Amino acid sequence: MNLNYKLLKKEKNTNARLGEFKTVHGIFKTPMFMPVGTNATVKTLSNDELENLNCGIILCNTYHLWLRPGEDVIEKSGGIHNFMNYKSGPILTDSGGFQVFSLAKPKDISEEGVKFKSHIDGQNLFLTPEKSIEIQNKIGADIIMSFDECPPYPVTYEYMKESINRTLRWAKRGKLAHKNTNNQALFGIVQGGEFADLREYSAKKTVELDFDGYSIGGVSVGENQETKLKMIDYAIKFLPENKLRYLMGVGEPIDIIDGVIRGVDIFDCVLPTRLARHGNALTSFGKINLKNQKFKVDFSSIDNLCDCYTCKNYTKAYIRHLITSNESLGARLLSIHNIAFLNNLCLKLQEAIKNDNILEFRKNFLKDYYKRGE
RNA sequence: GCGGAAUUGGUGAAGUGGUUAACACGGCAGAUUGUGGCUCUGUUAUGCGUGGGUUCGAUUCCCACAUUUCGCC
Repeated sequence: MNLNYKLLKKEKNTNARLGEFKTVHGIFKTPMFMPVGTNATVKTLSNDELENLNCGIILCNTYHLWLRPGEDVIEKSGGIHNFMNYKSGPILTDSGGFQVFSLAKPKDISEEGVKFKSHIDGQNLFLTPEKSIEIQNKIGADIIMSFDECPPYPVTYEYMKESINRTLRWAKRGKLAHKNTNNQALFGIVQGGEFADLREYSAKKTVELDFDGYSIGGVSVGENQETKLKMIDYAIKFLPENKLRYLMGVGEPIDIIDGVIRGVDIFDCVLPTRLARHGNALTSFGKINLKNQKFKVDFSSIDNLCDCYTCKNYTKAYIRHLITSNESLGARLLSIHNIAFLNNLCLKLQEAIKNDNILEFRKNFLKDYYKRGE
């Protein structure tokens, strides 16, 4: 067995951990945030821009690439890195499991797999654990994910139990189907909603199947903050220390901090890029909406504590103008800043772990972040 | 100079003799967490050119004026 993850240090007062993950396309340090590049592009950004942001790893989506351009096209091009000409770091593909949550109806989920209607042309599609892994093998990302069901919230205990058992069977099938075991790590996914015993059961059984890393799914699907943190706690204590832990779909700064404190290593989220396209910026002093009139003649940078390309070169007033004029450069500059913001947050968390002062960091961060009363 | 038509919010415009003047854009604000969707939600004219009149009541009918516009001399 080939261990990709190396635990470098544990923080003294919490479960936070510093580590690194090795792939054939490079090593990234954790905790780390992954920007989402659904369609083999982090929306609006060029590879140069991604490289300058020092993204440890980015995420692409199996479902979308399966539909367009098709996994065979990507395989023929020499794999996702070649296809994108993205050489600066590792890539992870999501399995398409989340689309069960967002596109399919409960009645379309069977033991065999999930029936989808293509969002592009409405045609009927069928995705199975084997098919998902086969597509991911062809796409060729460094980390690939088991095909799971991410049930909506809330759902009954009975349904969740049925769902996690099915997800476990799918995980087993997917693992058997996985061919590129030498250069593609395969991760298992823990579900179980807000039910402590189901999270424990799902975690233990998934770990028994022995994956290269583990992720916690089914979080940030509409539950409150307290429940969200419990979901993490319930699952994470049953995950082995020598494997990477990935909290799926989480990207609010506070959630990243609280996840890291609980022992999470990596996160992914559309938040920074979606917020950017909608004209919002994450700053040290809270989230701001650049469309607000108060920025019309504000010639300062988005965040005076940020040294990203956008903050070094552009003013709020100009970016506001771009956003209100629907110019794509606005979304691009804000995407650069928002990703830089989360990446910097992760670097600061890494420092805090080294210095054993992560709780103090959290306190100071929140004091500034909520100062503006957003 | 004569005759006709028009005049509704920032814009384009619906509309009715009777409580809250449609809709769209724009403006203002909010949402956004394993991305279908630069998307979604809320809000935005105490007033319908001005002054009179008719009427229980007029943005809606009548008159005058102003402005715009079309045609004719």
